[in-house]
Amino acid sequence: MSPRPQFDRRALLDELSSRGIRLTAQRRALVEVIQEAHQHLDAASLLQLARQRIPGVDRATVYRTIDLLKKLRLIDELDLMHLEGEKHYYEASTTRDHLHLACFSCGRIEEFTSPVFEHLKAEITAQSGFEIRVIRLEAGGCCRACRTSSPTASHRRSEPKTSHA
Amino acid sequence: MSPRPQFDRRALLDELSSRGIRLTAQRRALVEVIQEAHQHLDAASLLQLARQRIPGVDRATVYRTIDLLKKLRLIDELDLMHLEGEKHYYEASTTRDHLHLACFSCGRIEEFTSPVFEHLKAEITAQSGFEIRVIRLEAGGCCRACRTSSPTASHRRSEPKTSHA
DNA sequence: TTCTTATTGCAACTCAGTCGCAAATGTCAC
DNA sequence: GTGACATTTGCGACTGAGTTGCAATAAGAA
Repeated sequence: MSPRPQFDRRALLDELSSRGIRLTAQRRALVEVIQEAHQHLDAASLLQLARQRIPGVDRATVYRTIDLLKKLRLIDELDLMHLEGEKHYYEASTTRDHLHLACFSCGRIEEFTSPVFEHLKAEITAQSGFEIRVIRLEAGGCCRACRTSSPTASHRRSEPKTSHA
Repeated sequence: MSPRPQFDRRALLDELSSRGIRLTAQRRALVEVIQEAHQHLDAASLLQLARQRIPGVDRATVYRTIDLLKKLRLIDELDLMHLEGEKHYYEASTTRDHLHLACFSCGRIEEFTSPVFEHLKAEITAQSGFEIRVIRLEAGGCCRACRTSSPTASHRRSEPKTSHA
């Protein structure tokens, strides 16, 4: 779907080895898949793509690697407003926090960053004394394209995982 | 756990009937439970509390009611950084968006609001043309109390759902 | 009270994610 | 290169949140 804008992303493999993490073929494959992804990938897609490189990779390995990378803060986990189901999505962590806008109408994900966001983070810490380690800002709604192209039929896609009238 | 600060919250029952939603005993019970909650409740707790009022309530009804209220924008769904498991938490929607700070150390949830947050929302819409319908800002880290009381042993609670070294 | 339609409870299901364990493999010292 | 050993993998069985179709029930309007 939406191509990713270019924030700086870490060279995950380098980070791993420099931190003394054992580099298995599976991890290498997974990390490469994440790094080269043009969209946000969920665990299932990650598995599928990793299997194109190493056919036997197991689901459990994918989840364990995700946990590892999350713990090392090399990837970020996203919900993307649960646009489809309860799964999580992943992206290589960036030098600058950014937020995600999920369009309920077309399903596209937009990324957005702003000094105001940084300002808000600073204010949180200053006022509440809370030390932020991970932050996640997501919004759901209707993107510009959908608003202008079909001003009436805005919400074809169902709300964040909702079914009835 | 953490008592909730007083943002204005809607009178959910009034909203429901004024919108012509059929008021069943189950919905009434669930709505009251949500409204009177002192913490953020997940579906299982919601079920348990509703059963104290109406013994036979079913899980499915809870989920269907949650969907309904979400769709009507009367409640907000939170992940609370997946502090424990993948479940979701709910709160009656407030007049003003606020963010949630989840302490990995003690598990407490802090709520926070700021004009800067409003400013950020305005900027998002102005710059990207995205019409925000739901917004969710959550952060995980270490709260002031945990930072000052035990500056070394900060992260007793595991990271957002992570298991191994 | 009756009628119609929405809602409920039930039970079976889906699907993401987890876990224990034996076999395989990366890394380091030699 | 070779061997030793801790770590990681694949497997399979499991958990737990959330969903769905359907017959029985109850709300609300007439």
